[in-house]
Amino acid sequence: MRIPAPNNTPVANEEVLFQHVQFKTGQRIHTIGQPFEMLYVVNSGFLKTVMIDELGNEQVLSFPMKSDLLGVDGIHSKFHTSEAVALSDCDLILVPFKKLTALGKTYPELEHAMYGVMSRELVREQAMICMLGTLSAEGRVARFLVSLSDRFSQMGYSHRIFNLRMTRHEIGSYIGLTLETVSRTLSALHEIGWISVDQKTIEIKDLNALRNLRRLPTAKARKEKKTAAAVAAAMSRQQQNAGQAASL
Amino acid sequence: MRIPAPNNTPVANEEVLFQHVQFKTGQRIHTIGQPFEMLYVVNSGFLKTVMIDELGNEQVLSFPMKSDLLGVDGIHSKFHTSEAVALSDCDLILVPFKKLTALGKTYPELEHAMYGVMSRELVREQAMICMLGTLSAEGRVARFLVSLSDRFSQMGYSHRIFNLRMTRHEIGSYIGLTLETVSRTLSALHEIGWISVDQKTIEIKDLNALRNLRRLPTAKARKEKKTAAAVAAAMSRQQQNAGQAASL
DNA sequence: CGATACCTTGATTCGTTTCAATAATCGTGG
DNA sequence: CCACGATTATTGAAACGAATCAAGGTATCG
Repeated sequence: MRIPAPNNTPVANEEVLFQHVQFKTGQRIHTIGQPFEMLYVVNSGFLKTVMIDELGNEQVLSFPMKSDLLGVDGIHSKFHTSEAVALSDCDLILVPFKKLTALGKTYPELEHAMYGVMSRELVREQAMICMLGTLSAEGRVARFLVSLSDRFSQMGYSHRIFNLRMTRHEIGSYIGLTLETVSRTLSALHEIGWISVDQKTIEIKDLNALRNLRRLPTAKARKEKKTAAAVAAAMSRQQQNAGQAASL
Repeated sequence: MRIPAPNNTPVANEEVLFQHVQFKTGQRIHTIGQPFEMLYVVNSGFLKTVMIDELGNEQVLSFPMKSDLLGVDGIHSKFHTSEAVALSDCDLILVPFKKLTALGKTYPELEHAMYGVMSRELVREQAMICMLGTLSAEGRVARFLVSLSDRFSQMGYSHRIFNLRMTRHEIGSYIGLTLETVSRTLSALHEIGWISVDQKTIEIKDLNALRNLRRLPTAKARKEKKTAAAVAAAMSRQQQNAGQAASL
């Protein structure tokens, strides 16, 4: 859940108004069942949010990073229904919800921004539901990579090369696959030359191909063609008349 | 997205403040790309909301009914990203967003209620993501039925017997399955006696079993045991130490 | 440096989709 | 009112994709 970078809003001096807190890798920002009091804006670092189902299985819901908003799930019931964990050392801005709503009265733009942020998160989750409901394993992994690329790019980092801060298991949980399938799919995308994978380092080589990906040729079909390059060429031909993919 | 029934809020006379509109079965309330101006509260009737992906496939996102809120997806980008279709004749309350935010300033409770509603919808969608990421076909269908049962019950209707207003295809789209799998799963649940299915009429016979369902015995295993009753008994034994299932 | 967590890859199994054929239901107009 | 076509639902058989089981390899952290 991204919020606008501090700009010309009436509360641009939020660094003064709101306290910061640091969390170390592995620390929990809030836990399931904990009373809701604060929202948190990520100032730096990487996190995950997870739900725990009846059997104790973790399900990853999001990977918040700089300028994303945390803790909104607690507004409704006054208790958090998910937990947030730091995947790296983090610096978070504390936003007491009471204070926020109070400020909203004097600064209508702030209130409006909150509606916007929550609405956007709703739309993002809808896209997620759509993906989980319709896409194959390859499509999910591809969209996940594209989404990361877009977000890193928005943060001013390279959209071509980046490090995954999460494990294959966490990725799989996020996009509804097993860690083995994630690993295999990354290898397949590597094999056809759309990305390059070295452990947690990802290099995107053909972002458009990833954006438009619906289904990959089978491993058997790939072996029949001799070179990865030939397959890649065939794929891009096949995809020329595919519409612009919706962003994750 | 349910909103509180009109009670002692300062805007309890919403019937006066806000206009009603009727929609006939099949009519669209709003379409994708349409400029956002209004929210809609369902006063009566049943609807579906859908996204259309790049290839023109419909994906069902929700089945709003009485007291649910429609159109929130448009707040963020000022355009609707989904469309809402009436599955039966409907009566909707029009809520111009401008008017709502204006009223929010004089009635802080209203503004707070909006945050609550949006937060709840966020949590609901998270549960949906969790379901799509982890549950088998049987689990999904079971949760879908439980969810409908709960909602009908909240609306004062029977939680035991109700009519599905949507097709198997729409159900499948909603929970990420093909219509054939939905049909087969309903038949299987019927066979073991947890529900009774006759076309669109569903009778829930064992709500708790449905709530706790994770996986059904295979059709082969079911045939080995002679009677459906024996299987049902085995299943409930197997489920006695399952925790309370989270509601959809 | 050793222990542990994480990743890759292969073989096999299992569940869901796909394809296909039949049946039931609904709405509509003769 | 019934016949008609169209939509919706059921069921079976086969194909496919992802999960599971299993083993070996590689990074990471104390």
